[in-house]
Amino acid sequence: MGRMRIKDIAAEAGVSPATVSRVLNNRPGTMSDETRARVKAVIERTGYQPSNAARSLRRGRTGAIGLILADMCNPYSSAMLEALAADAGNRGLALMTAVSGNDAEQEERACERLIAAGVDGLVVNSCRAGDEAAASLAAAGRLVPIVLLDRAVPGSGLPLVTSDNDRLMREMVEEIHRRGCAICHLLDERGRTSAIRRERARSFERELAARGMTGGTVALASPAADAARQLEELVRGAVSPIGLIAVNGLVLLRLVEALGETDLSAPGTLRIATFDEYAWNRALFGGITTAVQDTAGLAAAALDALLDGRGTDGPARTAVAPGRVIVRASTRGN
Amino acid sequence: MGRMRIKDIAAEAGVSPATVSRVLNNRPGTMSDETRARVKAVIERTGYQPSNAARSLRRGRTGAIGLILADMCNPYSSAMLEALAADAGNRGLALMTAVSGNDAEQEERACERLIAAGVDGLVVNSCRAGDEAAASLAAAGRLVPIVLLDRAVPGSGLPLVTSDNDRLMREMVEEIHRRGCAICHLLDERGRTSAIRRERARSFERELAARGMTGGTVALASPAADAARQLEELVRGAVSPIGLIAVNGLVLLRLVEALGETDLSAPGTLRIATFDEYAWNRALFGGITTAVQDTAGLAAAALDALLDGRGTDGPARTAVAPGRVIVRASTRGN
DNA sequence: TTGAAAGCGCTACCAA
DNA sequence: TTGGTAGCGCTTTCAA
Repeated sequence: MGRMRIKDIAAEAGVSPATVSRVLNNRPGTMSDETRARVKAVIERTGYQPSNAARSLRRGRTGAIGLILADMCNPYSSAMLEALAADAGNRGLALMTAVSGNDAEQEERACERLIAAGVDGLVVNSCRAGDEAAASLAAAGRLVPIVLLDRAVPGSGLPLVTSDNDRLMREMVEEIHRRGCAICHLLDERGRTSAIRRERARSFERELAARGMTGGTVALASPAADAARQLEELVRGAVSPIGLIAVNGLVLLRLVEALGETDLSAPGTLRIATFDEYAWNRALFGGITTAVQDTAGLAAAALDALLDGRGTDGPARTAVAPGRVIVRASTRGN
Repeated sequence: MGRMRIKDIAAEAGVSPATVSRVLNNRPGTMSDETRARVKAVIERTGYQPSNAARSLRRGRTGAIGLILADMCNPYSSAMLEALAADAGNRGLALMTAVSGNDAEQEERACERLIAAGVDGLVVNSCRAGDEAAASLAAAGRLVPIVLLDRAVPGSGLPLVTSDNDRLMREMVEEIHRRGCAICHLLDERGRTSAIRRERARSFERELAARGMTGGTVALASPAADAARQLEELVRGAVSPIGLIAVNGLVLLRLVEALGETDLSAPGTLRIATFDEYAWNRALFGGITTAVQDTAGLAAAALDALLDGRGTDGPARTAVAPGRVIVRASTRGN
């Protein structure tokens, strides 16, 4: 038995294609229960599946949404993919995925490809910044609804879905302060600055000041040996433990590499906390205190924004999912 | 300017829709260069994009391929997603992703959903086993070409794309043997056994025997404290260092957790190696010797199998990408 | 409550 | 080398 068409089902059930279509689309109260039952039986028996291509053509939408991830090394990306795939599946949407590898040009191409493929909406964890990028994204956003994930692109006018970084940062600084640190540093990447890392840095400095603590934002040097010297410098002559917060999973990785070349450790001289829950966070230093994002909440917010946004043409809103800080041995002290 | 149709382009260029279609699809040598140029100019100028839905309906294929991943915690999954997304993008294919979370029922549903969505092929990193699963996958394979990734499903008759686990295991045992270990254990998960883990265990024992080494396959106990005791037992009274190979990234994670509760370390009493390259492998123990899979090669092989397989209806073949072992401090000794 | 029929936008066959 | 046109499978309006 080859692929069936709707007219085959119609013939089999002794009705017209229109009636079969009404059954398939659950148009209620538009036909007799008897007819509906007969059609349903035939559909069931034959295992008929409507052609998605034909539906898409006729309805003008595909039921697919696109996802552009910046970086698969980042645990955040894996977690968001998992959450979005699950949520999209439950809503009957297909998820088309692309990975930009933190390359602006690849991101733009992926954007074009997904729109050409006919996605009904786009979730973008953008690696782009600047006016040109904002314009390009805004233009794409005129073709199809777009929601930015985690990283804002100022000037694009696109809605953003993100965690409450202010609150997460406050809780982390609070935890480190509570454990007896008077000094705390935020470890950032050297080079490319992203909107989200800047936002975290601002929150950090505000929280530091609010508690009368000292320290600041530090760009971690790049070869591990250099970073090791940098860290030794930071703790030189410290009388109380020093707090270190990694601004993301990548920086934490570099921190661990660097610490391997020193005698420093947590929770000895150091109190370490980080953003991004990674499987290894449970194992390193007996467990690293971590700010975890509410990926399921973020995924739901992103899809809601995409689907609801269809009607609402108001100003771009920012949706926020709270997240929480998991306290582990790396800040608890011995 | 709303969405354009092919007939608008045709009118604009003063040709027929058929000619525009021929230009769009690069049918070479079927029209004068002059006509082609004129049509191209109009397409360029208007920014016309053909409707993918209409193409799909007409051509009978969608240009999308489905990917079902078992587990986003596994670095293997992230790496393969990245490689497949890149390769599919280069071939002009869209990638529809689903995650089963190692749940057989979810995997089956994802399979149905993707087929209903009209994918032209399916790459499945299956978490299923047994006759029922094999039958279900074989049935799906009759609807659309399917390639299994990494994990075989015996009885399904579906082609498999995998790394050369034999060779990787041989190189790892060789490395550990060369570093003075007479005893080596393969650390496996307790519980669910997968075809690939069994295959690695077989290779391991063969290589052990070939070198007159002792040791064997050990299921790592589950709470970290139990695992810690288990490991202490394994090295009790050892005179030369003990080799440990983690059968996958998850087991390595548990091993690291367990070691945190002991005095053991690598490359001291232990020589540790693992499958699956994870960012952390570079940092832990000063670097962990790792068998990395050739994800780009695997991705290419999977897509080739999917697209070529269309014609070839021969017996299910297994495609192999070699991979390689990266030697790091955890086996090199001091 | 049901059916007939007009397309959605494109491709490919056949004719010129 | 080019154009006319049927039809991919479905939804939806209009008519019965």
